[in-house]
Amino acid sequence: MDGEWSDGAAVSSPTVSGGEGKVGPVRGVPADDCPGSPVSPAAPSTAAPAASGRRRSANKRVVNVPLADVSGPRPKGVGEGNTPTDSWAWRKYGQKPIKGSPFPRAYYRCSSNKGCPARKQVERNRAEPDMVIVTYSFEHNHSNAVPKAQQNRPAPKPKPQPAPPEPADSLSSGSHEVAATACAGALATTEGGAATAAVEVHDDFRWLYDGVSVTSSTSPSDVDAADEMLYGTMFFGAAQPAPLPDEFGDVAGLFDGGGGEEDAMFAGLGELPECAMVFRRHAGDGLPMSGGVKVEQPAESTAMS
DNA sequence: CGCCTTTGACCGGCGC
DNA sequence: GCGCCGGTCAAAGGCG
Repeated sequence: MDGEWSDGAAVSSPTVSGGEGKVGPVRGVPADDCPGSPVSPAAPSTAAPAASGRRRSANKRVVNVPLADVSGPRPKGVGEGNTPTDSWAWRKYGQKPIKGSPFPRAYYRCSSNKGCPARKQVERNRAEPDMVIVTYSFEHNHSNAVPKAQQNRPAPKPKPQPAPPEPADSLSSGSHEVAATACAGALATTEGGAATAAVEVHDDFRWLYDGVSVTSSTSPSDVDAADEMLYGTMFFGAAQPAPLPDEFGDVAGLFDGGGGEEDAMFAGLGELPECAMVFRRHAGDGLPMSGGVKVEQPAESTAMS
């Protein structure tokens, strides 16, 4: 895995038996928790998180997001656990340096619900330092209702923040946050999965920044503008305010009618519906992903569907 | 008081 | 069969 992060190669082997099974008595995600998860519309693989094996989750959704998008003002010690803009609460449970990448990979679990199998991995795009790769595994087995985490901890109120040395950070923070917030809000209203992608990422990368100095090759302001535009388009334009249930799958259906290949691709995306829209837009419009988010299907769906 | 973050170690899967 | 790498757990510390 060296220079493959920029594209489909981002995912290891989706075809692998996915699983997560864990090893000990209480280890890992209780596959039983989301067997019939209401959130898993189709995608049996999604519903079956891992039943065996701890490596290579069966269903992964890789999202490539501009660092600017994720660069958010993160309260110091507060991790993704409390993402003000996100309807889900994430708890970091590990971080590891990846072989081919100079950037470490962080592992997060959904702390909103005790048995929620939802997980996500965040790492910086080795090929494009300005991009971060967020890999989502499994869906939440609960609605996006404000998790206890948020109930108990109303919001991390991003304190003044130590302000990292990254200029891009501060720059993108403001506008992006707004966008993200709006995004999250809109999404949260309908379904939270999607918001997670864009928003979460936003927070996740604090550590990424810390680890490496961002060489904002992309003009923050540029991205920012683009970002807002994107969000505006996807959330207020393309996004359907339809009273979606909690099922992301339904959301995925929104992508239908787009394009054959992409269609299937997004169909496979349980989460990140909104974002997916953007992706699709980009692809369809032939717009460069600069400033946009990119979803990469683990071949699982791409090649398989 | 409770939750989250961080670091190290262990386990298991996958590839050769 | 062995080695490598990824992924997850567990413990301690810190903060809200």
